Amino acid sequence: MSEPTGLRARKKERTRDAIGDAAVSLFLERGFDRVSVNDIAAAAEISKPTLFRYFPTKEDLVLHRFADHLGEAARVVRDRRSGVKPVTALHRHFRAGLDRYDPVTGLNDHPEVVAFHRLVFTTPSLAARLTQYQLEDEEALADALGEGIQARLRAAQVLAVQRVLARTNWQKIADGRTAHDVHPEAVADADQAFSQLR
Amino acid sequence: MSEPTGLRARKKERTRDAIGDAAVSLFLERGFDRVSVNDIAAAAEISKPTLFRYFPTKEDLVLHRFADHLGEAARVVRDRRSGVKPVTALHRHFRAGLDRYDPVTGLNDHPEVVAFHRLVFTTPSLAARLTQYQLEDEEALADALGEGIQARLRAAQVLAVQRVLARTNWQKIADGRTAHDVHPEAVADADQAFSQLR
DNA sequence: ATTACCGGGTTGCTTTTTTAACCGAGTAAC
DNA sequence: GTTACTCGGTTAAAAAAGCAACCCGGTAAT
Repeated sequence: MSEPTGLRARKKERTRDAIGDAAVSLFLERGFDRVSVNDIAAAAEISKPTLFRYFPTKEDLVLHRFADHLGEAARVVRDRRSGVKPVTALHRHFRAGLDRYDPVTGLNDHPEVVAFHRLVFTTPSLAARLTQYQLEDEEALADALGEGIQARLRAAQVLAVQRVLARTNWQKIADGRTAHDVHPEAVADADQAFSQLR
Repeated sequence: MSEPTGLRARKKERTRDAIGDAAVSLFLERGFDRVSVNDIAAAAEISKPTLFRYFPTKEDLVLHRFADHLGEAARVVRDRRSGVKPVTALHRHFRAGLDRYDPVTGLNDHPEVVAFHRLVFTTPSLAARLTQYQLEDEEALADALGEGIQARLRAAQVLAVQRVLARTNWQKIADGRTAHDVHPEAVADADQAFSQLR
């Protein structure tokens, strides 16, 4: 239905995954700026121009995992069933993310994921680029919420909340606790934060 | 020197192998004419025109393993050290093939290899195409041996000998004996056949 | 100060691959 | 006796990938 998977599309997706995986694994292994794009291209067995056809910048090689969620908040708001308030829809969506330990909620203790988050937050250029993404996400959400300064403000507040919640969760896990252990607190924090948004 | 391994060349080789392997494994599984080229292309995850860019006909999908040895006899003759007679060089080469159980000598009892030979010899269009290859090989060998009818005759006789030896070995193995067990007879047969060529 | 290299990106140009459509022979359905 | 498959094989156009060469800013060596 929604997957008219031709040969071309399949191979492109695989190539993209191969590049992204090779990049992340090299970055985790040696650190962001100890790996050149040439190394990544070689590891993924593609040429440098091809790499940049798939990812606009070196930073995006790390952040595509966030970028793939870009516009998600806006979509959640648009696709909510009638009668459901936007904030409620977003709250439920975030909670569902917590329940399945989605990495974007920060509530995930797989070593790779933890290391990945540390990589992002401790590499200045990555953190910088990440905020760019969040701004785009914010704009999309604002559009979904309506027009004018009101929508903008609410969008900014919602995403700020999500950001704080995710970092809080991640911090607890970085301190050595398990995701399962943190889960109840994470849910409580989310409930509190989202109800204060109303 | 002979391996200017760029990305392009590496991927081409892999694609060729993927097609050949997919084809042979499907043929062994279901029989030559119960497998369409579309099936093979799908299994190898390439398109039909691409398949035919790598292999000119369906038969060649099976016979490329022989085709890869095409011109080998001629090369052996050309590359022999001075003072060595052509027939002697070919004899030694064949014997070396026996010693390492090279599939082209027929002296190999790996199930795949045996099944593969049966496939070739019991499928008329494959057997037919195989003789085409052998004719080409014969011409090349004739050129390496010199000019005129004499060279042609000797080339034909040498290749006929090799063909008979290979089929004899294969037959014994098809009857259930092991390659190791057959080896001494194979060597003896080869010695006798090649000395009669002089 | 110059030179030279290395890093992130880009620009043509060529080669390879996909796609969809087609040909011609065979063959089964009706 | 058409019609409509299927199968081996081909064609033309467009997408994608490779390659080499380049730009630019930084940094090390001389």
